[in-house]
Amino acid sequence: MKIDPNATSDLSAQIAKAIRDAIVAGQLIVDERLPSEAELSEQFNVSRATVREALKRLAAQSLIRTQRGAFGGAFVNRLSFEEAYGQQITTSTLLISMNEVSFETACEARYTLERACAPLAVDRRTPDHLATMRAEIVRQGQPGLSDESFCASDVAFHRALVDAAGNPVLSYQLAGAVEGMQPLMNMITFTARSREEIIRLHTTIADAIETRDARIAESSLSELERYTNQLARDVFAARAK
Amino acid sequence: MKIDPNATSDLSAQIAKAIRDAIVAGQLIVDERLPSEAELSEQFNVSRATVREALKRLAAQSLIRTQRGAFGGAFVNRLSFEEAYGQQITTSTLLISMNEVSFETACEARYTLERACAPLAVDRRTPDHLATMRAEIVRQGQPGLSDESFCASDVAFHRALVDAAGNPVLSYQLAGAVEGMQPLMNMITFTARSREEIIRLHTTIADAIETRDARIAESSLSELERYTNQLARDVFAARAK
DNA sequence: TGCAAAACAATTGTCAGACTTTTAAATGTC
DNA sequence: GACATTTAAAAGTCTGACAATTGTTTTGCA
Repeated sequence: MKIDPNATSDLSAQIAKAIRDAIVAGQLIVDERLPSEAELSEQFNVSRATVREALKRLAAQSLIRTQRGAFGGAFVNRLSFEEAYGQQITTSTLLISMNEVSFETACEARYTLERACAPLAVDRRTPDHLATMRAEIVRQGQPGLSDESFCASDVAFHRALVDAAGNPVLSYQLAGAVEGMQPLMNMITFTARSREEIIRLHTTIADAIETRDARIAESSLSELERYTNQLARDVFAARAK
Repeated sequence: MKIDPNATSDLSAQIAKAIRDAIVAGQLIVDERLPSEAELSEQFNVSRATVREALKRLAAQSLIRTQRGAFGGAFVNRLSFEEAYGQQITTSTLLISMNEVSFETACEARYTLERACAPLAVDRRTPDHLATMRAEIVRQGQPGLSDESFCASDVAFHRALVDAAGNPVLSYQLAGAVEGMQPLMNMITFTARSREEIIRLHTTIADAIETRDARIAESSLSELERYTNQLARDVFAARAK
């Protein structure tokens, strides 16, 4: 691992890159301990503060974890699905909120991906997945539920649908698409009438997953996409006045 | 923005979280300048070094950028699709390589998502997308192409297919699924015979996209998935001996 | 006056060294 | 052998300094 002292970028960024590359290339394996900060500062010929900044960069990406005390240090972290979900969601949320992505575009991405899960979910759903979906539907029907809680339950329902596909890589990829939409969804006011319609469609979807009818699951998802878009258009139109 | 001095985690992590939350919540908007490091260290009542570590964490997630000199400082960064792609790919690649994800699982996720793009791609593909796909097919047929270059071209072909769907959010989500597979794909040795078959399927896919036949595009992608899995199984079987 | 060069000021980047806190291992004691 | 104490290694934090960078302002000269 070497750094270029003539490069324009910060030393800490260069050091972080060198270590990151070593991890990605497999030269540093999971749970392997990196040299101590003092040793690294000698190796790279920089101060300890600079090394620390580099390590914080890597920690922010969950590439390493640090432990204090004797025999502590920085260790290559096994990137768990949970951590990866979290990063995906943060990134997706920011990407959508900062780039004037239209509601329709984000919605299309989300439902396109969800429909793709339907055939797998139909095959592999467990009673657990079905129970989660049913429970969220019940919650959505509770009177007095705030719009925000309704959205959160909606997300939970759709995540259960995605998880039912039984493919963790797929679940990871879709976490961003489903959860990243939430801020946009939160802009919608869900009336009693619209909740009723959404619950109806959720029920149709859950039924289709239960009876293993992928065709109906997909078409219901399409209908839900259309309906969600309609609601959003109404909100924006009302707000424009 | 406040931090809890009694919390167990590092101060720099807490400060980073406080600022990150403010950005996600929209309290700090794009291109807004954060207080200088000196000011932040006063606000949070910590040393400048600690503030700097917090800022490096945020920089690692592309949430801020820093500029030196007078009127420089840390600015809230507009997360571009390009940057988000890059992060997605790094995370996906590591997730797959560190978690003993089977070839089949990763492959299934990838092709499931790609098939989902087919109907949109059929509608919206431009001559540009078609040209890219054709060009990559030609490259794949070139004799003397290394396995690695073949894989890279394969990725380029599939990215063109995804981009043809004309939904940047979708492209972003799929970047990880397509590129994250590459290390696994690189483990396969592509014989002349298998290349020929892959090129045949790629051609069928490109034709289907051109003639706007979503059904054939999807079924060809399924066939490609099966074939890729077969190749992987053969490799692993041969290696086991 | 007009303009180029120089000085200035604000800010991040880097360094050196000290001290604090945490933690596991080694050692000692009963 | 079990438990308390000591020790050493490491990350975490702080302080103060200086270097490098970069707009702005001032100065000096034609």
